[in-house]
Amino acid sequence: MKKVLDILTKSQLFGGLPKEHITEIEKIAVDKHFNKGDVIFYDGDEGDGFYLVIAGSVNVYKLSPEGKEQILHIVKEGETIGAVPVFSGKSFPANARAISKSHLLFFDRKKFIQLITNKPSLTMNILALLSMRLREFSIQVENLSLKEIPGRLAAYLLYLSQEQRNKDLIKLNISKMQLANLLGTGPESLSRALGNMKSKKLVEEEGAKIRLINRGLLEELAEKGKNSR
Amino acid sequence: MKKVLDILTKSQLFGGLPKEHITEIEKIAVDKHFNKGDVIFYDGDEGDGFYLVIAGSVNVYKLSPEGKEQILHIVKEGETIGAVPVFSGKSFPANARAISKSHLLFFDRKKFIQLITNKPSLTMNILALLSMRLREFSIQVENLSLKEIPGRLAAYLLYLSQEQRNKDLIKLNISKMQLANLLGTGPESLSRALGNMKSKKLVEEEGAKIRLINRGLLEELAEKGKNSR
DNA sequence: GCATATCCTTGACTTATGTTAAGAAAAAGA
DNA sequence: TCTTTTTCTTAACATAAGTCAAGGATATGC
Repeated sequence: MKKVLDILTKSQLFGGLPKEHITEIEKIAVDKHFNKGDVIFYDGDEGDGFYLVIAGSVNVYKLSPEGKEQILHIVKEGETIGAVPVFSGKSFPANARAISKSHLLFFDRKKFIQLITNKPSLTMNILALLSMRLREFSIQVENLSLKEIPGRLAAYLLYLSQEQRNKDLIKLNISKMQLANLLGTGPESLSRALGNMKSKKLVEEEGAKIRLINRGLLEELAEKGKNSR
Repeated sequence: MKKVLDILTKSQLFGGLPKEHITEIEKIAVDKHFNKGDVIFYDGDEGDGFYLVIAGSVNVYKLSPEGKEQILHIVKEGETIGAVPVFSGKSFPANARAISKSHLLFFDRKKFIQLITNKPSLTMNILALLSMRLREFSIQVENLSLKEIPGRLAAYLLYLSQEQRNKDLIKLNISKMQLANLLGTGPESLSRALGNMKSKKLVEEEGAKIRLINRGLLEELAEKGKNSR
């Protein structure tokens, strides 16, 4: 099990800061533990601070009145959730739920803002963090609006492969139902899209893992938008 | 015609700063003028600075290989575009194009970063600005994924009304084709959705304006997600 | 280790939206 | 003002994906 300080040091938020700053930062943090399925906050709740994931993982998601779920972000070790209300001073813009037993650090808004006022490199880290999220959002909107489900799935598989040292045999880090909710669809459509890829020999399923057999065609599928036949 | 300083003072980015800071800031800015239809930057271009709109308006959008356009953001007077690469240090995550004759100020990345290092309130403004954009993105993803086109249209009309002092007779600030591209569809589907609203007596068209006749039902339509019949 | 619940897949069917096409309306240019 | 181009609307048709249902696989709890 990794040490908390180790994770903070490697996080995008605190990376590159002097050790003494990080220990100082850690002092204002409060430990929070969640079990699989626990809600961390709800869309619309007042946000008086943000969280950094030390262990486990968390889904940030929107919910329709009919109960359909759209995942905005799957947050892993070293990443943060709930930063938006810290700086824009309103409520959380989405729900967050632990998808495994998770250990988070909670940072109080006021204390954190006091901290950053005289730490320019921390400020630059936050700006970079928020900007990266904006970049990811613009990709998600592009995927949802301009790609069909097979294209979104292909893009996700290639992304996963890249994340896992460009291996061809990749491990799905989330359940298929969750993947469906991330891609903006339901389990049936995902199942069909994946089945189609298998029958076209683009991928193979090996137990809980997926093998990419034809990267070229996958990339083509991931790139192309709606209506090209 | 409003003065540049006036717009800077009222902008989210520079609002609340002391006058002398704003004049100092204006010195590093460079005037840029664009005609209707001019591209300001392309998705993937290196970003060495950002823009603030002084007059006119600008679309930030993604393009599919087949040419379909998804608008991410319609940027008006006092708002900024292209801030992401300033802080995350990569390329622009989308395209930007002037949709009317526009006057922008360009801020060089390096000069701007030097400026913020010793201006905490400017930094807080930027953090608030980026957070607001994240909030807007999460709404856009929700709309695209969890709502059908009539629901997205209803939500947009209500948003427009709110922006125009809650009047019932609202002015579409963009062409219908652009509105279609903002809502993630094409002109035909938009036309049908609007026609449907008219036949159900939710709205009326009066020349270039739209009158909201039944806010209650519009709100219901805007709230409800897919598949509730 | 068995029972139970959840997840996943497959098939038949429905539907919202995309597509194509053509004419009407509006805007832009001469 | 007249012409030309672009935008918008309407209709008929095609299709990707949602919905419903049921069986099989997998995981979870006792």
